[in-house]
Amino acid sequence: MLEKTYQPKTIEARVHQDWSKARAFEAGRPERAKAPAYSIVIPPPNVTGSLHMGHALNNTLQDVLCRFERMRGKDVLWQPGTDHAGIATQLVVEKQMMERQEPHRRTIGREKFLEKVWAWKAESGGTIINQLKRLGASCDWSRERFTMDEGLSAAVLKVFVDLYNQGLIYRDKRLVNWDPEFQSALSDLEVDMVELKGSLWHFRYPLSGGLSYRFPTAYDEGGAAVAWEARNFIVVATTRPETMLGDTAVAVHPEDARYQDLIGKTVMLPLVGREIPIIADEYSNPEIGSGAVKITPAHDFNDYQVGKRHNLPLINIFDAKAQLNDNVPAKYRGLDRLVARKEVVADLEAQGLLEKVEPTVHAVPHAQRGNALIEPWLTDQWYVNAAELAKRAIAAVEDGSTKFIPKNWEKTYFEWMRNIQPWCISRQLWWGHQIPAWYGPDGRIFVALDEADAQRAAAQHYQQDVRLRRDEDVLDTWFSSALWPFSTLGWPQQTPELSRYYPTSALVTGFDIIFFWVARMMMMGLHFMREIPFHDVYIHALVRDDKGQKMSKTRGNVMDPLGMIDQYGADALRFTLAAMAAQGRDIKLSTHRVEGYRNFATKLWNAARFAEMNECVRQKGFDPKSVAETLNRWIAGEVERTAAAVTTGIETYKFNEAATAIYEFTWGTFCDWYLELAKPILNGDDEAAKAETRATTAWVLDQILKLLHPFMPFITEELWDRLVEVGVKRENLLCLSAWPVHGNLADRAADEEIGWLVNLVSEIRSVRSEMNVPAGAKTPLIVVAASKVDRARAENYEETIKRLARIDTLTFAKAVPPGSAQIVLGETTVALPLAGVIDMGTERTRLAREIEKSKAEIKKIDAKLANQNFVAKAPPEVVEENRERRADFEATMKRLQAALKRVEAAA
RNA sequence: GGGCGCGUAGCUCAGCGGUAGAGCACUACCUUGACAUGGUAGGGGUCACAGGUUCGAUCCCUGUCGCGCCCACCA
Repeated sequence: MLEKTYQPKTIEARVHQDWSKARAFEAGRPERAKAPAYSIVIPPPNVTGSLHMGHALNNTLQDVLCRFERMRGKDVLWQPGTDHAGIATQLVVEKQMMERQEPHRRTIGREKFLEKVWAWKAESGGTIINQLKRLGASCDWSRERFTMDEGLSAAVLKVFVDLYNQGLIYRDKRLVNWDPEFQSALSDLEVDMVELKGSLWHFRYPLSGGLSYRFPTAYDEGGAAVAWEARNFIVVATTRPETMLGDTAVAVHPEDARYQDLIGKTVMLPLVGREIPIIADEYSNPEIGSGAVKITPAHDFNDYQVGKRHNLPLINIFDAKAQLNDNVPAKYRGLDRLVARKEVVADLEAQGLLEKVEPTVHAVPHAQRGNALIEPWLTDQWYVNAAELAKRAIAAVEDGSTKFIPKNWEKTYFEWMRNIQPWCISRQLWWGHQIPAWYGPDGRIFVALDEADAQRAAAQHYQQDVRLRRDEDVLDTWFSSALWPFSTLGWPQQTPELSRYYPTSALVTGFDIIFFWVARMMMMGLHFMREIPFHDVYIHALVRDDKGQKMSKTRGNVMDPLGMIDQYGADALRFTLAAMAAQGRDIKLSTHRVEGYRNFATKLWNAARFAEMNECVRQKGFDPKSVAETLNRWIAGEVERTAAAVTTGIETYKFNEAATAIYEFTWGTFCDWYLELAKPILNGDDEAAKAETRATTAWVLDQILKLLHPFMPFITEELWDRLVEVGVKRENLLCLSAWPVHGNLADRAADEEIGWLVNLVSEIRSVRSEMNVPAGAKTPLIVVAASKVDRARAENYEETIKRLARIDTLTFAKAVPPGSAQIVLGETTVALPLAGVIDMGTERTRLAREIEKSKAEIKKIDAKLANQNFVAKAPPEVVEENRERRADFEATMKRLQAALKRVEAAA
């Protein structure tokens, strides 16, 4: 016997056991060897992570797809695993060491530090996997991978070596985003621009050799200069004064009239005393500031380009901590750049070279992880020629081999891919895949799978044994993630899994990592596998709080999915996320919604309980096509419609539509109507009808459990297990059972009949309520002027009508008794003889209002039909439909008017 | 500056060329043998605004206003 309320906690634990005992989610089940494969690789969460709402959404959707396809008989592989998350993990472990007052990593050295990280991983790295399991993720846990495990590391090495040998990875000295706190390079994507208030300092750079020129100070309306002053300096502006110590030019626009005479001349760089040229370059914008711009090629990305065009020297003035180095005058050496900034401003001001200071708001680059102020810095780093790899990745989306859903994300993808920059892949960290490059004594690079190979190559090159030094750096974490769809399947080995599950069927991810991850998997997959990594890329929204704010720890608005699971059950949370996952809009999550779907689970539980109490037991070989009762024929048709809607919804990634369809059917159709309509039969003495209805109820419940299972796996699996005859065991777990596919269950006559019944009951209830008939009171019902069909229906469903509409006697009559409330239902008028119980004035207003409603509708339709163009141009079926509707309203109105007359006559 | 998206019931959101929906909230009544985490009934909307296309626009197009996000950024 089912308990009165359902207890997610105990159920979830038990169901988990069943699944894992049966190894239900393992790919390659023998009975599915010939079935089509369906595969998804999980976006590997960081080992440092714990499950947040974004994960919950992401994995719920993947799980819906996987469970759906598994039930459709496919051989499903949902490949799980975690990401080593270089920077994040190293930061976490460093922080822990600091808290424990242990020595800094540089003190204990690389090897000891890495031991600590691995120890940490062993201890805490499993957290998120367990949390995914609690959510119900049906991954093949036996295949769990980690981006730094042996196999994946081998894949990384091979990819690096191959790309190097193909010239697609190279070492280059150029400006990078440098994190001075972490002391590592970052890729463009790992840098966020933060709007900050700052100052714009205007400096005067004196012209060399006592040169002076006329600088316009006033203009007429036509823009011609009318006043000038003599100047022996040129004004430049900057938000970063300290960089002036590394200036190597001042640029003016080639067509800027004000500076024509200065082009080719020089200025004496203050504080430094270096003579630097005034150059003409279109980068300079005459509209901004003075129109002259200082050029610091070693510390600004734009200036770097200018420097290249004009062959300017690059003067690097920072060390790795962004403190000033020996390339600046002695007094600034060793100062942090922000301290130096103040000094430089003060010194220039002292020399009378500070023209003015303006407050300004500007975007300042910050590290995504750690939030350090980023400096462009000139270093040697490793780069991937992304533009080359992007070519095929672009083509594959253009030709539709890989599709984005929703499609508009393709535009974002193209935009970025077509403007892609070299990808800086080296990081000055310890935690990660160390770059397989060795340097000879003369700095020559040997890239090889291992040190022995490098040694051999070096020996051959130098004709003697030499000592090689290995590159200290590790690879960007995303480098290994980019290989995830094939590295997890065993590549570079040609494994059976690789040929069976690659390309994967779908990728489900958030838009925030299209560039970081999706784009790079496309590049690497196409390059190394010669095939797309996935057919569909479903991009889902961000989960925000109920006010639309991005959830973040600093805002304190984080909703913890595990807390929600504890409180409402995993099923409720999953259903909420799926039901809200409409394409193209962020999800504003509120607990009210989760609570509502928890109630839905309870509702289902109680419907099952009702079935159990009424001995609605599944019959082997039950065929929904062969049922005889109208009620049962009707519900079979509804099941078919619902199954089709759920199926289409999931197939087209419209999770919300699928979820809504099963929700409405379960609650609105099955519980509210079918079960209520079935009660008289179940309590009646027509044994054949009773048996059929019991069997049908059991069958419908089974269909609900199946259709709902991808969304609510726990409660459905539990009920599946328990809704059986005592002692009879299901042959299969629900998660491995067959997805409902029906055919030709729709029955128009049944639909009409039940539709009529539902209308009748609803109308009576509505009138009773409006006429203030106490909910507990029973009233007689008189059916007037019934057609033969309606009369038969009323007779057939007498018990049902009595029960659902709270009627005591149901009789037929030729005329409406005076003092009745009247309901017009098609050809039939139904009367509730309530004389003395109800106020006939109220009835009169009610009827009058109903008449007005009909009139208004008729008026609207008449306006349409009177329009020649409508009749001529609208599709015939639309015109016909309107005519029919008009006729219906007309008939109803006439009967309502007759009813009103009767009321008035009686009064 | 470029791009994407959103303005529909009090709130959160679906939807869609022809009759405007859900959940929550609200109001009234109801402990009826599945379920009060429930039932029944009800109130509540110029579908942001202005033009256009169309027989017909909440839906398609253009523009305006408001909001959000992404990319690139002028010193």
